[in-house]
Amino acid sequence: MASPDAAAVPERGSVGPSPAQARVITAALDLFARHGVGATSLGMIATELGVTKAAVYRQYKSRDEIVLAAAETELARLEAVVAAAELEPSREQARDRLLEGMVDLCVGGRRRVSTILSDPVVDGFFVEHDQFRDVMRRLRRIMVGEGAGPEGRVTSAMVIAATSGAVTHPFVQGLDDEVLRAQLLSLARRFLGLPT
Amino acid sequence: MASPDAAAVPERGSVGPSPAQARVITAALDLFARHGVGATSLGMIATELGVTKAAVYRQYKSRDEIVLAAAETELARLEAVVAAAELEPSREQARDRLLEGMVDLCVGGRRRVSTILSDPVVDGFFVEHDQFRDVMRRLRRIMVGEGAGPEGRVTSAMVIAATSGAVTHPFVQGLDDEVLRAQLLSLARRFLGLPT
DNA sequence: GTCTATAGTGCGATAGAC
DNA sequence: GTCTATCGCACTATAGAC
Repeated sequence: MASPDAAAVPERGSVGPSPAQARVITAALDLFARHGVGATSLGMIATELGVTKAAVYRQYKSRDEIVLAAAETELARLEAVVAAAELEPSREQARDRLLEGMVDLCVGGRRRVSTILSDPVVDGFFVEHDQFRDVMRRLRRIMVGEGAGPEGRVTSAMVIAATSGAVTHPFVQGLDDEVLRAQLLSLARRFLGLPT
Repeated sequence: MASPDAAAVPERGSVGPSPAQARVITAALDLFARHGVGATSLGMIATELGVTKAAVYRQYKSRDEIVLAAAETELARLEAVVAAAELEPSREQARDRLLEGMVDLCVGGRRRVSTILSDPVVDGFFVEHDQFRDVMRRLRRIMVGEGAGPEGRVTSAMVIAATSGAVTHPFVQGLDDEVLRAQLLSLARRFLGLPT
């Protein structure tokens, strides 16, 4: 265990990206959202950061590692939302908190979330990714409960897809962020049969 | 105008892909769904078809044209669904028909629809694409009516995203197609406030 | 409509100096 | 941690024979 004082200095080490890695991830996620995952090269990331490719390779051994780390960063954001929801005293409050967090994530990230979530390569990473499965299981538990069958599975999949996918649709282009947020939240609640 | 008999031979010409082009599009859409749009090269399409790259270039002048033509093919499928719905006598029946067609498209296409729909490059094509805008406008009109404000815009965007995005989610992996189809339809109807 | 061959470019990745 | 320089390869696209 670390000494009490060590908690002040953000303790990472084996887990979590270094500041330099975080800058790579941020640039990567931005480019993914603009060009798609598969169309974003390591050189583009380097240019975005104002450095050369070799400097990027100092942070990650391969392009695939960058894609994985970027996806895991987005997953960590979702995990934080789920974890916060789990701290709520009641199921109802947990569900409310979860929906708010998800909507904020998607509206704030605009294209970021949906691009990551719908990329086939990222999906390949996630299919056997323990943390991803865990977060998704916990998310579904809050959203539709423990013993939900096919209906619960499809319902939760639709809410996730609807929230992340709707924010990129032309229909909502030009809509104020606050309006979009409120509508997404209200409609997601209605979808789950909750009082509005 | 063509002679009456010419109607037997499928008349295309200025519009719609030739049979050879259609094979390219089919291969492209399949590869897009497996690897993503940006990660699919012209060489991969050629290999999938069992020909060389030069043969593919005979059908389309550039890779971008293939992406565009593939996206337009998917759009045409949606347009057919919208057009069929518009022929229904009542608004209620039109909406039912639309939802059924959309669900069938997404379940049948699995990853195809969501990958195309969420790719940033494709989205760039579609933003100023007249037919795309027209189809979307007609779709929304059927789904939420003519004078729907922000709520209608967000609602329709969410239904589209939910339907196309949910079918690729791990939650529904292993679910029977018929069960998935029925659940998607029933839940989309509930989302729109329709009787189930 | 298919092929081979080729041009030119950009890619992922590494070596080694500073 | 950044650079320059480089390797080998795959990519888009074209030319020209069959």
